[in-house]
This record gives sequence, structure tokens and C-alpha cells, in this order.
Amino acid sequence: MSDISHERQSVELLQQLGLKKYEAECFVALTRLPDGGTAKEISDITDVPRTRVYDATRILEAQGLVEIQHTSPQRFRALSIDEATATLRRQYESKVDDLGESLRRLEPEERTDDGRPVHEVWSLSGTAAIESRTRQLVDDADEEVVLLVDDASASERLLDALAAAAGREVDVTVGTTSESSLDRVREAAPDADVIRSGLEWLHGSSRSDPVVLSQVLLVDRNTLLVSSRGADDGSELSATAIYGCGFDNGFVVIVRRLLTAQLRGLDGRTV
Amino acid sequence: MSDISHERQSVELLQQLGLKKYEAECFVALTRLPDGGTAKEISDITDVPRTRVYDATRILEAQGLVEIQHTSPQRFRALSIDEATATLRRQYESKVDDLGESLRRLEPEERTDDGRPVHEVWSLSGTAAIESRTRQLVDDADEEVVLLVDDASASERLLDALAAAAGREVDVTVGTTSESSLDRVREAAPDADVIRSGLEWLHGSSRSDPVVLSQVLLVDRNTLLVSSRGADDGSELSATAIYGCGFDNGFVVIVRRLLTAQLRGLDGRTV
DNA sequence: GTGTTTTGTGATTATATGAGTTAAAACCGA
DNA sequence: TCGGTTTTAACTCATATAATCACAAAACAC
Repeated sequence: MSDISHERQSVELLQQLGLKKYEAECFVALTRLPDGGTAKEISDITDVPRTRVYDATRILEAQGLVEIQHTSPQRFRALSIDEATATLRRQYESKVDDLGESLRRLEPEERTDDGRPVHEVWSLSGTAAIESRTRQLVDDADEEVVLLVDDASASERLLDALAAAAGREVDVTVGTTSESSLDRVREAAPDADVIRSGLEWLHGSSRSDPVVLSQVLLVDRNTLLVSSRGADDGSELSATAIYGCGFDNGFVVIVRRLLTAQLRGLDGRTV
Repeated sequence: MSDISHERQSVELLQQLGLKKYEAECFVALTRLPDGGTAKEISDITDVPRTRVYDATRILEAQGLVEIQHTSPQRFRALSIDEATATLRRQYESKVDDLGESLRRLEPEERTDDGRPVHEVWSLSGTAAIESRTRQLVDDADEEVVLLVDDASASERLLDALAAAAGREVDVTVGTTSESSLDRVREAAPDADVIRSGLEWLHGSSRSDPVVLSQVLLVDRNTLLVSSRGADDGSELSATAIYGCGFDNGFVVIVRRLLTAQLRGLDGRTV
């Protein structure tokens, strides 16, 4: 990656972290000037108008990212990268902490709970959210957990949850497609029933259908979670999942039946 | 604090963390509805127009903060507070990490180093930035460190730096205004010379001059850092400092002389 | 000193983004 | 099919940001 492109990326990231364009550009420029620079020098190596350098750096100074030398001409200097990132981190951390507290203090709005149907199908995005929901479903399992994963999708914490479920008399079955992950799962959750699913075609992708089904989870025969991601794209946001509950939930029923047929073909087992 | 005010604060914080107003309001509303809600229900307890609930929640879903039930009417549900804050934290962490890398890859712009004078006086803001610079100055000290602090301003890490300096033959003098902090400093840095400065008036504030000088640091007789903050205001951003280097730096010279006179009055010592 | 260049501040004008509104399409239950 | 609601999408308006300009003050050259 070229230097100019790192510059673009740095500016981009700083903007995503809440800085304005000019502020971001000034900060990046100053990072490239170890001894700092004047408004003119900054303006020369960026496309920030010289007359705007002053406001931008003032704000950066107020955020603790830049030092100002009040001479004539003024000179500006960026704090070290470590100090700057630490500052940003700290600011964000405290905001997220405050947010957590503040949200927790909210009174729940009371509702007329008019027993809504249980035919629910929810969708959610992001590997983190999906992983979290998966774990929660496994933790809430009463009788049976069936999980089919492709090789990459079994996190440590999920394996822990599976082991815990198996330990409290829940019938845990895990299907994978490769020997190596087979062993990994067996080691982490010795009480679980770990099999080769033989369902590579389920997880794989093709040119015409570039989606990878990374995991299928069936809990107590009435709750189902299917998660998928774009084939090539490893990025955080491309992962999506849908999950549903209820014995009479069409989504759950049809997938459970198809799955049962497939796995029965494999080992005669009723899923 | 009332519930409505927590709501305001939550929305405010979410906006600072990068969400739009409608997104923030929808998320807060959903947090108050444990079983989720429809567009209408959300619109009823917020001032988000019902027709805009859909785009807002779609974006929240894409960020992994909300689940969507694709029924008719659609239902929306917020992830738990812990999951949501964890997600936000993770997103921010990865951005800051990327930024650090990206900045580090920037080539420094080469400069015609025209031996600029050393009469430098820099200003900087934020307790974190100030603490960091203070520590750095102490770490770089060769011969002598004189530090006057008010009671609140001596962090552990700073005391460590002072102890380390004292340990490598640097002449360390620390002046405080109360017995309790006196003991704290003596314990942390046994090799340092710790005295009661008697300079309460230096650190204190008055109606007409509501600024607290929280610390004065003189290193090797040629580098000076003075930091101050608003009197009542304990907030992060009100803290500012200036520091300068050079034997012939007017700022350093005049403060050093005034200080010397004061302290000589105290114990005959030449600072 | 005087004239010229550089520097800093403030006001002003575009432009982009987000907030709020409206209209119309899709959908549901009768 | 009809009246109502839900949902989508396009549009207006306001605000915030980006970019430009005009001018005064300071530094510099001579």
C-alpha cells in the first residue's frame, strides 16, 4: 500500500472516530512532521486551506491530540501516535461506560403483554452479535442441541457453552466437515456427540450462489438459528443470521425436517 | 436524575458515539421495551416519525445492535445492553488499532532543518496528555527535578517516574501542601527530597481568579511545565498546561527566578 | 522608517448531510 | 374488493461543514 493511501486511510479512520475532515487532515500532516509545523507548512502538504488550519488545530489541542506553540508564526505539533490513540481510546471508553450506566437506569416501559404468537423469526447482523446469540441459545437449552458448523465457525466460548450444556444432561450433537475441527470439538466438549456431518455442500459456496452457511443450530427441536456470510468477504459486517422459535414456526419446522432427512441418511439418527 | 433525563443522556452519548439522532432514539426506546416493539410503538414513545423508524432500525441492525422480526407488522428488539456496549467497544477498538498502524506507516516528510531556536513554549490540553508529557519530562531529566503539586495531582505513574529519576542520581525535590500527600510521596519515592512548599496560595483559587495551578515542574533548570485547571470544574477538558525549554527561554527564566525567591525564603535552598 | 510579504481573524458563500414531511405503494383484515 | 394500516421512497427544509474571501496585524527586507 502506498504512502498516500495510508494517508487517506488515516484520515478516513479519524473521521470515523469523530474528527472533521480538516481536523483529521491536519493531524495526519502533523504526524508526518516530527518537529511540528506552521499553518503554512500544514496547508502545503494537505488540501486544508491555510486559514482553516488554525480552527482545526485549536480543536485538536482541546482534545489533547496536538500541542500549540504560541509564537509568531504559531507552530503545531502532534502528540506521539501512542499518546494520541490512548487518548482516543480513553475518551471512547468513558463514553461507552457512561452509556451502559445510563441505559441501565432507564425504566422499562410497561406493556400490555397480549401474548403474542411464538412464530417469531428474527434477523441480526455482525459476527459478534451472532456469536453472542448462539451462545445464549445453547445456554438456554433444556434437552437437545444440534449444531452444524463449517470449520472456521466454532469459537472457544461457544465450545465452552456446548460443554456446559452437555454437562447438565443436555443431548449435544455437533457436526463438522473436517477431521481437524472434529478433534478440536471433541477435546473441548468430551460429553458431546461429535460427528462428521458430510454436509460440505451445505456450507460451501459457488459462483452463482456465493453465500456460505457457516452454522446451523437447532435447540430443543423448537429453536433454530442459521447464520451465513458472503463467501469471499471476511469482514465483520457481512455476517447475518436469522433465528426462530416455536414448534409451529414454519421456518423451524421445514429446516428441521430437511435436516433430519439428511442426517438420517447419514447414521439413522433422528434429529 | 429523572428517567427522562437518563433517556436524554443516553441519546446524547449514542450520538457522540456516531449514531444519528433517530437511530439513537430508536435504540433507547427499544432498550426500554424488553420484548421489542413495532414502528408505531417506537414512534409513540419517542419523537421519531413513524415513517423513519424503518431506516433507523435497519442501520442499527446492520451494526449488530438490533434484531428485526420480518413479520407484518415488523417488530424490532434491541440486543442486551452488555451485548450492545461490547459491540460498540469492539468496533471502536478495531478502528483505533487500524489508525495506529496506518499512522505508523506514514513516511515522515523530510524537512530543511534550519536549526530553529529553542525558545519554545507549547500549550496542551487534557489531563491525560499533560500527565503523559509530565512523565516524559521527568524521565528525560539529567540532573534535577523540582515539582510542586497540589494534593490531587500526583498520580502513581508520576511518582514511579520520580522514584526512577531519584534512583539514577537525579536530584529530585517535591513540594506539596499537605501532610498526607507528603507521606504518600515519601513512601513512593524514598530517595526524593520531599518538603512542604507552603505555597497554598499558588495552587488555590479565588472568585476573581478561579484557576487552580495544579502543578509546576522544573527539570534541569531549563525546562518548565505549568499546568492548571478551572477551579470548580473537574472535567477532563478544562485542564491545560504550557511548557517551555531553554536556559534563555523567557518563560522558563522568569518563573524559575520567582520560584527560587519563594523557596529560598522557605529553606535557603537554591532551586 | 517605508513597502512588501507573511500570518492570523472574521465574515461570507457554497455544499453536503441530516432532520422532518409528504406521497404513494404494498399489505392486511374484513 | 374496500378502508385502513404498514412500509417504502422521494422530497423539502434546516443545520453543519467545507471552502473562499477580505482585511488587519505582524514580521521582514531594505
